Amino acid sequence: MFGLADCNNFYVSCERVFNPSLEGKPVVVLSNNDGCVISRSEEAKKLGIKMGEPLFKIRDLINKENVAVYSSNFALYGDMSQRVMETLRDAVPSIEVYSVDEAFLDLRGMNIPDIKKIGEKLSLRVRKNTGIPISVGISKTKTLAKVAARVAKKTLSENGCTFLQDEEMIISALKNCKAGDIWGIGRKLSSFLAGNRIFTAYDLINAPGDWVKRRLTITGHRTWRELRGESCILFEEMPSEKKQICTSRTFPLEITQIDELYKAFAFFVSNCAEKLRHQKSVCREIVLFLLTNVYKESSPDYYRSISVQLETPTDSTIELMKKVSVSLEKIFREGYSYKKGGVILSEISQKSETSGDLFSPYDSHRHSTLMCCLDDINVKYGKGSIVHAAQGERFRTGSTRLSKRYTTDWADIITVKV
DNA sequence: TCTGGGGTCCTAGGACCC
DNA sequence: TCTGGGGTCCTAGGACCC
Repeated sequence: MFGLADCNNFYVSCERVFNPSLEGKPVVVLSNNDGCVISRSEEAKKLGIKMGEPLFKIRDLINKENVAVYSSNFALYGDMSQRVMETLRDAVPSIEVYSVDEAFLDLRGMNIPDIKKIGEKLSLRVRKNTGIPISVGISKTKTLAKVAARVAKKTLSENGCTFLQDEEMIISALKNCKAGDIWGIGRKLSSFLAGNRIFTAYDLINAPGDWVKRRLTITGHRTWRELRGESCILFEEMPSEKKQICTSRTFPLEITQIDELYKAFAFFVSNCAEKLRHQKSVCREIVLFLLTNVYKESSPDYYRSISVQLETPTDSTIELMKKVSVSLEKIFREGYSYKKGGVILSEISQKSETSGDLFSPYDSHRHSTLMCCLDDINVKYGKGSIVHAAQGERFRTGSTRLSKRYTTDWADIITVKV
């Protein structure tokens, strides 16, 4: 058996932990620059606020219904996520952290009564330790556990857990699961399926396997098998290394000057390189991309990207930054207003498995030592405590309704009023 | 006026090899 | 008229996830 623990309305729930007066009220959390809605409380969902909806389109509704609005506070959510994961890790033999708010639970080899016991207690335990409400789904495969977790979330069962144990329960859950709600079936595939009179997960499992394989490819066939109770998606306890690392941002204001852009790209690359070093890897390729505002019809669109191969794989921010300054000049065109940009590192490999370049003008050992020192300082004193001069002042997005970093900054620790 | 930021995997088609 | 059989690698584009 596999389980899935899924935090309910995660970002909103994090805000509520530190501001319990939000309980029972409509709350939303916004993306960077306060652009779109990315998390909604049940009350906000009931008001008809959609996922990904731009804030400016729902201003009136928010004022009228008194919706609490928060900028995204990723420092807080990341830390709360870790606390949830620790509690889960404590409670079951093994977990796979699937996303910031979800983890699969490996319950293989456990007997049914024990699984039931875990399922019943898990959400209470997470709630008690972290304040975050979760839903738990348990069944024979990861995909079925996903289905079960949806049932748990919808039915709001008192212990927050749904265990799809026998055939009968599974069938009934699949009949109530829309095809588009299946893990791995997105918008395109669900409309394709609907065209073939497949509307629910139950319809899908009754479709012929070879047809599924031909039309939905091998991944869709895997989903089909999983829904039929055959486990074929691996449980991965160790997070695998990233094959690609990206940092990109929409700028709060449009940028026209190259030196302003350079500061942003200096931030992008150093942020990427930090992630790269964190997983003890090096990269052999760096891509820069830059674009104007795609929503604005009055001004011309411009999109360009450039990719640079490195002679020697590296994890040094300094070396990467030199490539950035040259490349940026190549893709920059005067006369456009830029709205978004980013850096992607790829061709990633293990640093320990890479040999250096004997003739490199850089002393890679000294670079490594310097980068290591820099990372340590930023861990100890907080992200962005020390940056490369090229970044200028700290890169900011235009978030205006930010809550405090209650759990990661001593200055923001919560005050209790008596 | 105002529209996020990360990722992964698969396939088709072309270029090339023998 | 009829035109082999087996591969690899790369890229772009499209699908999916949170």
